[in-house]
Amino acid sequence: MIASVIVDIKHKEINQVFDYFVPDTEVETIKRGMRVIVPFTDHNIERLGLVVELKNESDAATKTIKEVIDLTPILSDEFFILLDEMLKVPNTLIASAIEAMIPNDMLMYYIKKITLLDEENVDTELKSIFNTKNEFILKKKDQNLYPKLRRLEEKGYVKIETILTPKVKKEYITYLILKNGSLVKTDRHKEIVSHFDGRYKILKKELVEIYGSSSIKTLIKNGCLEELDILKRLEDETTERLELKPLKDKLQKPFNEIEFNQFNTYLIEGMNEDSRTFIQHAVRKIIDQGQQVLVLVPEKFMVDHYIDLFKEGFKDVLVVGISSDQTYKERYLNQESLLDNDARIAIGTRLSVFTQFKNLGGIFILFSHDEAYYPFEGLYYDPFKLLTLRAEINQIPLFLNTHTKTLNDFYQIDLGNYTYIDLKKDNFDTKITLVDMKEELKLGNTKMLSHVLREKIDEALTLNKNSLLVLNQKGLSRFVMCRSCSHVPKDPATDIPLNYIEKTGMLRSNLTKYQEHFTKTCPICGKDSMKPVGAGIELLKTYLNKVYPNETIIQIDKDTLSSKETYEIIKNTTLKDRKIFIGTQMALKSLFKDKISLVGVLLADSFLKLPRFDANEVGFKILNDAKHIAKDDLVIQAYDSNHFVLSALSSEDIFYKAELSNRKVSKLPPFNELLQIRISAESYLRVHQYAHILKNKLALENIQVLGPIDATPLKLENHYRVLLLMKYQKIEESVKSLLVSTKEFNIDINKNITWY
DNA sequence: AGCACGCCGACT
DNA sequence: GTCGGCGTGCTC
Repeated sequence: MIASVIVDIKHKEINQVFDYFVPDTEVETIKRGMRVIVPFTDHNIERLGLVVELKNESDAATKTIKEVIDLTPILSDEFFILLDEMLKVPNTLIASAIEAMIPNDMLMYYIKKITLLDEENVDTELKSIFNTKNEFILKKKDQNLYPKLRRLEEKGYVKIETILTPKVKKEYITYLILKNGSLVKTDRHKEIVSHFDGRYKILKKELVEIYGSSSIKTLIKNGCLEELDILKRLEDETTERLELKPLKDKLQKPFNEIEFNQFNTYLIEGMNEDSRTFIQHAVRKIIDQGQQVLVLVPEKFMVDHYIDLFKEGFKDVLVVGISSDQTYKERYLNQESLLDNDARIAIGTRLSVFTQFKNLGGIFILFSHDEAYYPFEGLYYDPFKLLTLRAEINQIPLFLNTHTKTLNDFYQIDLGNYTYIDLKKDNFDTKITLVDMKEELKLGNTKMLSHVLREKIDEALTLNKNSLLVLNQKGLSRFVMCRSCSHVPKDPATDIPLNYIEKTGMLRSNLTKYQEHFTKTCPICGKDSMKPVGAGIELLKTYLNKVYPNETIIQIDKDTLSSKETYEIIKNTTLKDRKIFIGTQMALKSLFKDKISLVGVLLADSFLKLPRFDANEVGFKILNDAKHIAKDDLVIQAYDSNHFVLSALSSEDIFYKAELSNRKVSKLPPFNELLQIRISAESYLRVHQYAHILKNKLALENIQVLGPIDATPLKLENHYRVLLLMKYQKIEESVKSLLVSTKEFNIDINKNITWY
């Protein structure tokens, strides 16, 4: 029997299966999804592998599996379907995809242990690194010693071993059980035995504390007591069951129509009291069926908040969080309790799409419009696709909850793929004010805050209420805009704002070859008022400190605060809080709901004119985030105050329809998928030639390709780089094979379309 | 020659 | 990720 194995080496040259003979003793027991240890390379180094297929014949197999680690598969069929989905993205490293799916206590790492055999022939300096047992564990910082040690090994002076170690040390709690009480002789021992008083087991720690370790040791030795190791588990702190607020009459009907035991996607639009009760009832129903619930939130800092919230509403069940902030051990404990069905609610960020459950009964994605669900670096996967697959496989409902549906949501509802549950509030009482900054300029106000916003902030302060001022993230790709007529130079072919490259003083398109020189003079109104956009949050802080020297000003962004700190700030914020918050769009992430009186969006243009194909939708989402959390007032300051998206805030359907038809014409998502390809090589000419060849080959596969264009920067680490943009419905294997690196040309791919 | 370093190709 | 094999360049 042959096993096809993926080895845990994340490298494009090893991105394939390797066939091994299955030892006769394991033929009956080995299954797909089990971990194995296999010999690898000439030296037969031991590596951890995962069995992905079992078959009867192979031309390639030459070596035999050394050891099968697991008794049962650690990845079920469900996860192999997810794996297939992840591998649809070209050049995805199989080992990385598997690593993301495997519970982290099943992962291993490798250490090198060096033993000193011959002290005579090793110089004193080197000798000093060994401990008293003449052993030494090679650390990252000691890598430079390795070649020397290898030479010493050849001569037989030292021994080098590579040891596979689990990443998580499982923790056991030791209990003592009374084996044979009649064996005791001394009074003290009798006392210990009587301490059991009918109980089956007692914590060893407890007994040692009272009677000391030596007498306990003796009792174990003469067979009176016996040790019992039990895997440490999460403490179950659950109490009585709380009755939920009853569903309002108008929520009854949509609730009753939910099919809890089959797959369907429900889009709940509206994040308010109604949607909260609705979701709580759905969660309750799933728990009462004896099943488990997975809840996804977009940001790490939200995990704790929702754990608290769910713990409050469901006091009778165990709620666990899944976050990369947790230690391996914490995650392991949570995972174990989910596998035992002890924990019923799991709350996590996108990495929790791979969490294993005993009996998953429903998936909830909160703030489902949020961009943060998509990985922007490292391994790419689409959490929505993966969770849809999981829901389908398990025949359970998938709930999306958002305050504003996305373009894709709108499209899917239209296609009939989503069941739409409208819980939006009809009476919306936040006052929205649009400020035309061109007018402010005419009035001689060159400051960051308009008159209107200043007044609103003052008003909030006198009422002891808080405000939040939002600016776009610093360092994001910048564009230029005329301060007097709000003209933005755009790529004539794609209508996407041109990037301002400060170094060269050029304006460049992201997607096509187009570029032009930056000039201060506006081609439309002729005034010398063209300026790069992208003022910093620091500038705003300095300015506010000057204007409001006696007020508390708090900065909220990912760079300055950890997720715990962010959560603490949000938790302790109340509407009646005389404070001014400033932050990036991060601060608009909606946990601030009902906690902020006034939201001011400064330079909304920078949110609306991002150099991306979905700039309008991203801008629309951000403004809706702001609308969602602003309790009393929302002030939007923009130079281009007639921007399509600004008007869309009050006429959403028009926005969806117009934007969707644009996307259809331009063959953009949700009608097509996009993929950026970056080709790099030492020769500029060759890399361009190759890009054209690749483009033609892809055209033969019926894939539309835009480009090539030069990447920014064009030359990096002695390699010239160009970009292609692919529009496609589906990627066949033949296409994937075109997108692999060769000796001369390196190919990277990006599903997020963020390269320029 | 001996050693240090860096690059390349292969791995079932 | 890790090895050997190779080339290069430095030093005794």
